[in-house]
Amino acid sequence: MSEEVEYRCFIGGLAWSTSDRGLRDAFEKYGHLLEAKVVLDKFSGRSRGFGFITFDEKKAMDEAIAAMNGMDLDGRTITVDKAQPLQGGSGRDHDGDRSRDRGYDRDRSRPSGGRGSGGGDCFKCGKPGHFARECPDESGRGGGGRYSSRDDRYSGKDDRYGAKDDRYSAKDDRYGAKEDRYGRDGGRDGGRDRYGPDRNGDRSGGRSRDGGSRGGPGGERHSRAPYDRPRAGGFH
DNA sequence: GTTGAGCGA
Repeated sequence: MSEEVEYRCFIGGLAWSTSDRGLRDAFEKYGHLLEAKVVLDKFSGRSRGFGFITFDEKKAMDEAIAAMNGMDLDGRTITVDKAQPLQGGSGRDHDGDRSRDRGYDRDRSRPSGGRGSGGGDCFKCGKPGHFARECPDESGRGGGGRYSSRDDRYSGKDDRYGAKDDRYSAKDDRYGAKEDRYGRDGGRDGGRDRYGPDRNGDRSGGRSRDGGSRGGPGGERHSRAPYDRPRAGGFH
């Protein structure tokens, strides 16, 4: 009942170029911000178009919401409202049945393993930042199984990333064909460049990783890349 | 361009 023990606001509709600093600079005027952050995509690193701010005062949060909701920031209309409790795994579980007012005054119990384990202490050494399997403390390695398990984990992880990266390489290549401004990225490209386009054997064959899905009307799925840069009104 | 972040026993 009563109120939440935290005052966090969700900021949606942000421009791609808006950063955590932009949020803080725009909201700290309403009160002291304990935290101001813009959520970034894990696969591309760019902002996802929304962020969060945390106040140390309820009134500050209320004023910020009342003053900034529907306002324009960095050229985009932003949505400001109370943030969700962020629980239930990563909050990826979306349910249309739930409304925004749920949870604000609703009593709920904290899952013993939810965010409550934010300390991240492992059962082996009790230190945060890693799990028991990755515990650096040798006092509990239990017969060297730690090394084999770690090596196995490493190879599996690496292999998985390789497959994922390969998928992105094809995707990235598609953008490269349309716009080269993102196709020249070194880093990962340099590592798989020899395995990427070269894998096709011949790039003039016309047959690409799409499997020839195109060739008929309506074959185009996307007519616009997600890497659109917001502009302050035009660049001459 | 709309609810995050760290995956588990």
